[in-house]
Amino acid sequence: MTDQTDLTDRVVTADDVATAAGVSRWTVGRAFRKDASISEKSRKKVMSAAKSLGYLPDLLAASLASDRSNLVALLCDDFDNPHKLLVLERLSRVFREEGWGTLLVNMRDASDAPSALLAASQRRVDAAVLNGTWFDGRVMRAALGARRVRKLIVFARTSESPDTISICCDDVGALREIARYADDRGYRSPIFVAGPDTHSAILRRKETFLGEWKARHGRQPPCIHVDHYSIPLARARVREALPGLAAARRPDLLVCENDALAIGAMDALRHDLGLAVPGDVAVIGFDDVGLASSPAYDLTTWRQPLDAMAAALVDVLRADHEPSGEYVFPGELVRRGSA
Amino acid sequence: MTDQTDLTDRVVTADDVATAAGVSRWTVGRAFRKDASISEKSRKKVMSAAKSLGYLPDLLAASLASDRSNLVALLCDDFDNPHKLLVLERLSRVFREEGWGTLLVNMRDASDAPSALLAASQRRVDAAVLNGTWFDGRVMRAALGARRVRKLIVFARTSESPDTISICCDDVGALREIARYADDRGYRSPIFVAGPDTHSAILRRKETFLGEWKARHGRQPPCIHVDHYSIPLARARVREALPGLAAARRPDLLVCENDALAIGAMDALRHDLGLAVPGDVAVIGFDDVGLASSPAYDLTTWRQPLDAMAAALVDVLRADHEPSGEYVFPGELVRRGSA
DNA sequence: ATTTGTCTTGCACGCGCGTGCAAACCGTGA
DNA sequence: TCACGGTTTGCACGCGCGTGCAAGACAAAT
Repeated sequence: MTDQTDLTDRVVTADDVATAAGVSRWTVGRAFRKDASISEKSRKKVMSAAKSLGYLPDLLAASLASDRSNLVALLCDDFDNPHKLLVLERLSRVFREEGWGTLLVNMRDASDAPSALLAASQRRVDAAVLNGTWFDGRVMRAALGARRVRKLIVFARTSESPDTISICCDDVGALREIARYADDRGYRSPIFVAGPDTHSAILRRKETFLGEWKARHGRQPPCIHVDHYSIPLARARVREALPGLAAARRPDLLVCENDALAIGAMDALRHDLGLAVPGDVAVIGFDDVGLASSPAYDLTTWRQPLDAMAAALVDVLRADHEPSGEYVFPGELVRRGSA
Repeated sequence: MTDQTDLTDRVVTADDVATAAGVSRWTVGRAFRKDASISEKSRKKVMSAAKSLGYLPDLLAASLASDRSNLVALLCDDFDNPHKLLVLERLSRVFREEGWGTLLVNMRDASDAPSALLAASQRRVDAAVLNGTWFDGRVMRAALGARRVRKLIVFARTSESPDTISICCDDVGALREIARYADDRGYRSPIFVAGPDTHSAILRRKETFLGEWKARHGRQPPCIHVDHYSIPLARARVREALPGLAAARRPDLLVCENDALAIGAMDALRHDLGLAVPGDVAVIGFDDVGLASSPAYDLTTWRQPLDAMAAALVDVLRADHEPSGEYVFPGELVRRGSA
């Protein structure tokens, strides 16, 4: 700040460190690359010179030169869902631990996804991780056109495109077990509360539950559809939908595609419809967001194996070939008071 | 994918577009810069060639050449707080609208902040926005050493360093009004629930409320301190703290530094201590997170003017000089059922 | 036809660093 | 002493684009 305002406020570069340490610029670079072949002596020289000058390598220039940016784009939508915070925290943390920067791209809606991906590709991200409701692997690939994102990974969602990597929870196993649990606990007239119908592959939770229940009881439960994974929206939809259905037969259980829907449903049941949870209607969610364990909701739900999923993501990102296919991890039922 | 594997999978560069359009590389660049002087005719030629080739400028190279990365680092901690999701969504959205990329840097804790800032500086971010509990402008500046981040902005927090820009809510005005409201509503023995004592400037909410109450009633209300802005932690602390205080005189109101604390406090009151809210004890929060409007909490709180704050942030980031000082915006009391 | 002013285009140079190779170095054994 | 293998260092070149300026194009004015 109070330095002389001569050329001193130029940013320190590898050349400066090189002259200070009495080596070449390239030796400075090697000192900062852990795999490089460099003698212990000169690495020490370089490092002490770098420290005294306050030098750190410029990752922008490094990216340009090496064609590897060490940047991962994280494309997100659905910020109403509290589960998103868990994912953002976890992924940004493990990325940083691995030395990758996180480029957060906010996708407003479905139509925005391709443009979001292009925005990421312009920064030469090494990989793009899609964590959102609205996307379609094929559309994404098409949008890329001549540009390239080395890896395209769908996180916490399945993807129907075979050339896209997907890391997700075993929805099928989870909803089979939820159906079994509901059956065992004696519930007989469930309703499934589903999120937006985006693409076929996303419907696995709904289809699995409906199919499993039908296999057990010969009839398929009804559904309530909510346009976004939003707590207030789910509340409104359940408030509207339930009285109509209740005329025929009131449900004794709402199985919800995720916790955001479940929490909204509970709000509607208790505060709009005057029903007790779980006394009149039980509720099961999916995700195990922080709120699910709060006493106000005490939600029985499915815990996504975020640890395992994040670890798998790191493995996929580290691999230098492009792996493909689906990486599926089991979760576990968290039994609480709501069902 | 099924293309011939000749040199075709090289990424399209401005030179390719230039030869395709029959102009020079620099004209291509100009076509993509909106302020550039270029004839409408050649811009059209360039754009159609670019479109057919799938060309988009490489922002990495542009950053290196222009010394402007159009990247904003967003340094965050405190991911337990649901308010963080609002901020992340809003900032990443407006940044994208302005053409800036968002580099999300997850700060694990206070000691991690300087290193997080350095990580950002290595990518030549044009600005770093600090949105967290744990930081100290002076420490940050010191950590930077010879490196430079052009702008250092503290968002939704005050900063004691005079050379740091701060964009925040008018905490003083807010807590004065909250105190007045509490007084008017007839509450007489409030307790203030405070977050971690990091730096003096952060304590404004607490100090303002305590001071204002003392001015009105001659005595300073007691405090409960919580180490993180976390709902379960706040619940645990209130559960422990309240019975002890209640022996002397049970509070009739908990004024909480933010909604995370308020929600945790309500959980403790209702579910651990068997007290009714607001019947036995009222609760006031701060932030107006989504949950505050849920019927389960129905929390009276202070709405931070996120629109205005985000707009101010954009203005500050757009300015080519380095503005400084504090940009303070009023919020508004949201009256709900909890107090 | 010439000049003048304005708009448009082309270009040398550099941003800071990595790649791949060649040169220099070092120690060892013959 | 010399040759030889392995290790360490230096360097030409390029990554893709922006900056600043000079040259060119063009129209209006003389």
